Amino acid sequence: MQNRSVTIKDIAKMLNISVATVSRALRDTYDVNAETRQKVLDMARQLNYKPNFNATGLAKGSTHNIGIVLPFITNYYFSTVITGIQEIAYENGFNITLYLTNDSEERELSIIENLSVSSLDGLLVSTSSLSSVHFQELIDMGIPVVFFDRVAKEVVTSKVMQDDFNGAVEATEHLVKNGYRNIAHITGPRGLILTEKRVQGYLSVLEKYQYPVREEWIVYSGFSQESGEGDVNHLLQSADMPDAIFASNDRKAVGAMQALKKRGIAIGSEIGVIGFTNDPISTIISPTLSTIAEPAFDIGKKSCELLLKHITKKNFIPEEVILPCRLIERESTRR
Amino acid sequence: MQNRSVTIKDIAKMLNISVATVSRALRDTYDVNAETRQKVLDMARQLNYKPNFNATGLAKGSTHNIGIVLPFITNYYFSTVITGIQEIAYENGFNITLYLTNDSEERELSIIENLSVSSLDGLLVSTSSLSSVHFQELIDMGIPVVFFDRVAKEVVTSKVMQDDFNGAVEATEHLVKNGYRNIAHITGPRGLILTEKRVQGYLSVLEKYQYPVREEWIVYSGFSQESGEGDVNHLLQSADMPDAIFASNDRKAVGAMQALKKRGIAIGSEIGVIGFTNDPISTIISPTLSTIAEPAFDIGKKSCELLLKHITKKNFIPEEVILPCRLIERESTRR
DNA sequence: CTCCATTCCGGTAACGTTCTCGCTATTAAA
DNA sequence: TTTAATAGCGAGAACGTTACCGGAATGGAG
Repeated sequence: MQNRSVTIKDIAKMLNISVATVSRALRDTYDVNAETRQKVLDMARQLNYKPNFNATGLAKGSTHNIGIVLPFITNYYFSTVITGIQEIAYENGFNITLYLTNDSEERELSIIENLSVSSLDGLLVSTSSLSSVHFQELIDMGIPVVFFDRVAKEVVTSKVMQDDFNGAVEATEHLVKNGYRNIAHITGPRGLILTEKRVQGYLSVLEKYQYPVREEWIVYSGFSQESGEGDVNHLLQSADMPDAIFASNDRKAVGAMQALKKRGIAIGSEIGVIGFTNDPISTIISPTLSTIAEPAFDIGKKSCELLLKHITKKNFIPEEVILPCRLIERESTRR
Repeated sequence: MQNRSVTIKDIAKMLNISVATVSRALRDTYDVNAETRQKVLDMARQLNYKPNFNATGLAKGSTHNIGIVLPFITNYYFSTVITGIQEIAYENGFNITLYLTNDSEERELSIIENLSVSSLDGLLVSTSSLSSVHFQELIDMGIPVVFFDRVAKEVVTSKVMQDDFNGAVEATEHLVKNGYRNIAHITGPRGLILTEKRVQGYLSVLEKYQYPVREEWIVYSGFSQESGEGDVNHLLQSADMPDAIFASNDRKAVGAMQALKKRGIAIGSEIGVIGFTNDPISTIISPTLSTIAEPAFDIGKKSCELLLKHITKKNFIPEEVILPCRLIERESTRR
């Protein structure tokens, strides 16, 4: 093993001073002469010294590491959130380690079970499970957790999400204003706050305009394109067809559009479609897809900022941040 | 600080045995009685013991951590590769920490400079810079590096990539067989192996069929949708227009298609378009996009497997793995 | 000239784990 | 029965860093 890297001992030996002084010099300037501090820094650079995070972690009880737990990264929303997280983490000298649950409750549990809590300063999570005791346990053990997007209701900690309720209101109201009257909503699984809020927003608009509300026009399923297709096929079997579809997700909306196209139904003129996310595909598909833009990047940044506050200030009071969405009108809702 | 977590000392104290025995019992079964081993495991579970990776890392000189360095994750290819990496890492009890370079050479350098090499067992990288001395330094320091996709020519280590040459051959030949004769190629930046190989594959087919080769029909630029649009606008200014476009990337192909649509040029019948990647958008855009499917997930898995071999076997002989691509015919190349 | 406060530095014990070595039983061989 | 081998365990150092505390040197006030 020739790859023994240089340590503060080496620096100390070189300068004939103690490791304690070197350690102080490298961090804060407390109790150390400006001149010796400079000598230490110079020598550190010269020897190409890199701090050993394991040792620091052991001694200080804190690492430069935060974990991200989320369902997957192969979609626009999550990959953009991560990019935002990474931006803030990088600026503050934190590393991020990634845990993918594949949207499986089991796997999420197993990940949390086997987490080396001692090598993590905090956790950013978008959960895939309805229960949240495993996260509560983490918090009780003293490691801060911040939720984003798919948040856990019961846990008291900081949470960051888009304004799902008002986003849904805007989407539905946009359909109303464009002359659609029989509006269906295809959405994610029950139990998710995100799902509930969007349904509430949708219903509130129907109520406001005294438009028809039908049980069978609210379809709960997954977030994938396939489920969007399935949902529409299901909807079109009902006796009275809706003339507009609000999908809780652009991928679902795309699936819906594909299903409509297959049946020769004209999107826009016959049935309006609006999505949620502002995934780039919404500008690529034809007709282009109206949608509610989510501030994914900012959600990532904000989540990370909050987590860092939890980490640095021991008794930081949890904040729930709701970032606004924005309606983007395109062709799919034009009559 | 009430969050002192349980250590092997606690287990040892509970069972009235030494920490050394506990340590051995928790790992291999070497030098420890089956019965005591069981008692230790039971007690560990009962106390909810989680190993401290920092301590392990310090003592063993190895962490359970591998780093991934890549340009970004907000596209289908890279996010899928990461998912593959993560799969293998998870199976083997490794964590992955993510470093995004934003496709900036500067940032990549800064990341490598500040890397805490001691907290990393190995590195998986898709580089954004033409030079590669910084990676060579890492390898010299004894930390294994495996390249994927955007590999560094000069560094001797394991590399995993798709078969860019033959993929390009298949794409070009597919255009030839569908009756296109004047075939242009819009591709990524010069200097990338991946770019070079695809150009070579493209040229080899033109040569084979003795089809026209024009300097101005090979356009080097970026990988984005915008650059695809720009490339086509540039191409259409040339005196003799091509009747087919081979794009080195689906996003570029989409940009190209958008540009063609804007000019009212019929895709397929007038100008054929084929991409590379098999991004899901290729089935969503209309007409659907023919493309060369890359084995992104398998590239991730294979890269990680190789890295783990480098990590465990000190003198593992580097392997260069080339995974096959696959032609997918869709509407954009149908006359 | 004495005394005290301040500045700066060093020694040393932690942090949680693994590793090396040596010791004690126990078993097998003679 | 004696001896050698082996299985199982413990003591203590080490990994690189930080935290705590004590002490030497310096300067200024009296």
